[in-house]
Amino acid sequence: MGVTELGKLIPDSIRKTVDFAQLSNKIIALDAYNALYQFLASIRQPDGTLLMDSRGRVTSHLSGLLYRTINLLENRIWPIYVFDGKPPEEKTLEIVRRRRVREEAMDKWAKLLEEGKKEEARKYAQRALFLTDDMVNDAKKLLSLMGLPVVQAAADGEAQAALIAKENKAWAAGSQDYDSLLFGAPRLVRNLTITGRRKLPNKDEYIEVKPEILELNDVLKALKLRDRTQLIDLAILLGTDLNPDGIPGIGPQKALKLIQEFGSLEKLIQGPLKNVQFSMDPLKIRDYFLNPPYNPNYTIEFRQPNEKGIIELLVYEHDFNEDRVKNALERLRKAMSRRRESTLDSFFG
DNA sequence: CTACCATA
DNA sequence: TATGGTAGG
Repeated sequence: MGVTELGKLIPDSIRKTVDFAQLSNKIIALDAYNALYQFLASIRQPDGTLLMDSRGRVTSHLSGLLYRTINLLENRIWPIYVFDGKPPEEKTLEIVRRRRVREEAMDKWAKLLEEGKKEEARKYAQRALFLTDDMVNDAKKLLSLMGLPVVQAAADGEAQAALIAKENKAWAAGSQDYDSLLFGAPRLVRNLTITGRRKLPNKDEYIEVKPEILELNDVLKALKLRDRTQLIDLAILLGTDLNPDGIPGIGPQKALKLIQEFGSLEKLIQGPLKNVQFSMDPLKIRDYFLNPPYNPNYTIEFRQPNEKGIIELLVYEHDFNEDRVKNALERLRKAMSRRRESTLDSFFG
């Protein structure tokens, strides 16, 4: 999702790879849906089946959330999870399109499973991602019980996270997507995982993956763009959630050249793109990225975890193994008790 | 994705 | 102690 094409234009030279230690004492506003979808894509059995409790309710996302978050906290990285609100009306088309893609993937998955083609089935299972209200509510509940701030976005979680970072309430926005840069996050952290090793899709090869920091200013400079508006205009040519297809026949290099030469969408619409049909008024899309819905009513508070509540939720309600959870709680308690000493320097660096 | 255990 | 394979729910 998001503006994946934009990534192809961002050179490695401005991607600062770091260790977890270098993110120590930083607050990061994480796109919760982005994380949850990642967990749903990867925490599966070899045939693609998700982890579920005895009542058939999905738990993969809770497992991922629990362990990854504890790893962050043990490295004194302080996450704020930002959840999507109501999607803007303009996104309806894209939501419908994604539902269709998911349903097709589901069918394909079931078919391949019947044929006994496990590995191939898994690929389609990973595209058949869906988050139900129950799953989202469980995730929010778990995070709250862990003592972590949960922020409800007005609409786009990425937008809310970007603005939290822009206001210096967080040091960076965290997501795999690049949208938060369009929404004005001064800094984006990607690959916020612990493992370091990641399997290459469709191959039995592994590559090293480290957290990666991108500065908005570096991106603008590297692409020779004047300001964020030009970056947004570029993204619109490539395709965003509001115009998923971008402009047929215009790839990353050509789009960049057009923005550099003509300076703005307005000029392009009057000039070389005169006859292009946009699925939605591109200037409206731009305005959405410049002025997204935002919820100013949120608090950022880190508290000691409610251990009984977590056991109630994970062990009694969702059939997690009690020893494993208690082990995790031990780590969580220690990590959270170190919060006070690093409160004051969190906004700087 | 990550924890955990088997193996060297 | 480090790595690889696999279960987790």
